Amino acid sequence: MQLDRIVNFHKTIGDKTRIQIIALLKDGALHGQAIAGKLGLTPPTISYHITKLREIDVIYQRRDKNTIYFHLNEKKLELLAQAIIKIGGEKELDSFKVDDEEKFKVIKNFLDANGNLKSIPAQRKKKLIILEHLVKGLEKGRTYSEKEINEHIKQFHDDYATIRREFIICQFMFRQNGEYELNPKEMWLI
Amino acid sequence: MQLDRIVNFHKTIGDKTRIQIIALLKDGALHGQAIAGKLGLTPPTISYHITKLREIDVIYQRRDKNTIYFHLNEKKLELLAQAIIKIGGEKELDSFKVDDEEKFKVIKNFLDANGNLKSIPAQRKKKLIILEHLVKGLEKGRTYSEKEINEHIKQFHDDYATIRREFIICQFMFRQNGEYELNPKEMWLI
DNA sequence: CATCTAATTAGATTATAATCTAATTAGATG
DNA sequence: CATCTAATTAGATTATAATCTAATTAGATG
Repeated sequence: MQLDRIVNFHKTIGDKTRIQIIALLKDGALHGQAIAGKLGLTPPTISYHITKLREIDVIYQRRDKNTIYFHLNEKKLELLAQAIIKIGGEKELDSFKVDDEEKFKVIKNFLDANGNLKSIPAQRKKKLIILEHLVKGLEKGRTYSEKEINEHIKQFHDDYATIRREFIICQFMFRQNGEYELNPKEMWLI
Repeated sequence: MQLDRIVNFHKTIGDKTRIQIIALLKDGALHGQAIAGKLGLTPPTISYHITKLREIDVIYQRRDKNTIYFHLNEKKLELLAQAIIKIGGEKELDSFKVDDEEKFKVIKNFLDANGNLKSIPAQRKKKLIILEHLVKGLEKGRTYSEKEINEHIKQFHDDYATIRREFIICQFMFRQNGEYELNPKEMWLI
């Protein structure tokens, strides 16, 4: 979905009167004067808001005699509401989605029998799998000193400086005033 | 969730710059000047928008030295985005959710051996089950003349006028310039 | 086709919001 | 503690939006 469509949806829906109209129409169609009455506004004001809601396609109408009934298009509403959740992100992530079997193979190849890291993978995908593995022993939500991180990494590899840096670059951890902490976003569900 | 919270969420998110910030932060945290650079705006403008986004709780921050990194709270974003879908409606609907066994019993009680309706249930819940049953033979999406509807109802009961009116009142059908049509919302999933 | 009903449009008013430049503040560091 | 960096706030400007009253339009009906 294109950006402007999403912006417009939220701009339109970001108004108390219009959300009230949506809530009213969830219980069934109503005509303009009924809405005006329930909300304590004049018919022209309702016309104005209905036009905006129709522009983003969440309202349609049926006429019966002189009265026009406005209906909510719940399907559309739902679709548009969820668009913001899906926007951006995913840039290249998909191509990095990886199943457990593949992870297992990479870990087996790069660790020796004692669990020591033989080398740091050059290929990004493999590197991420290894970093995820190395980070597993750390506790979520607590902060670590740089020294503690170094000690942790040394269990696997001597070059703790490089790996510590990779933790930050690849966003497995973040640093805050010299303290280290696991990224709580668990976004590396590669 | 209370109305104002939802209004405010959409009002805040209904701005091109702010949606762009959200999209940027999906790929990981950034600091203010980086965002300003990418969007071609000045740092004060970014501050202004970040404040708004923080107010609705979709952004949090971590400082490292002089630089403050802004992070997206995707969980919150998702939660808030979906609130509009759940607002209102459901008024009493839940209490009318009914399983097939119950439907079967009601239909058995109110129809005779030939499938004729013995009487129109007074209890709303039972009435809805019966109306749903009566409406089953009609085709979705096509329009019927009043006469056709009457004929259809007469298969079950003589008092077609009352039942036709109930179809409209209970929103199984709607009327448009004297034509009748099934409500496409299939909202009577009682 | 005159008249009624309900909706819409026009035009004005007032409130709200986005952006900038310039000034200030918060925190880190030699 | 002086200085640097990055963020924030103040104040002004300009654009946008919500609402009303009065006028107009669309469609139905005797």
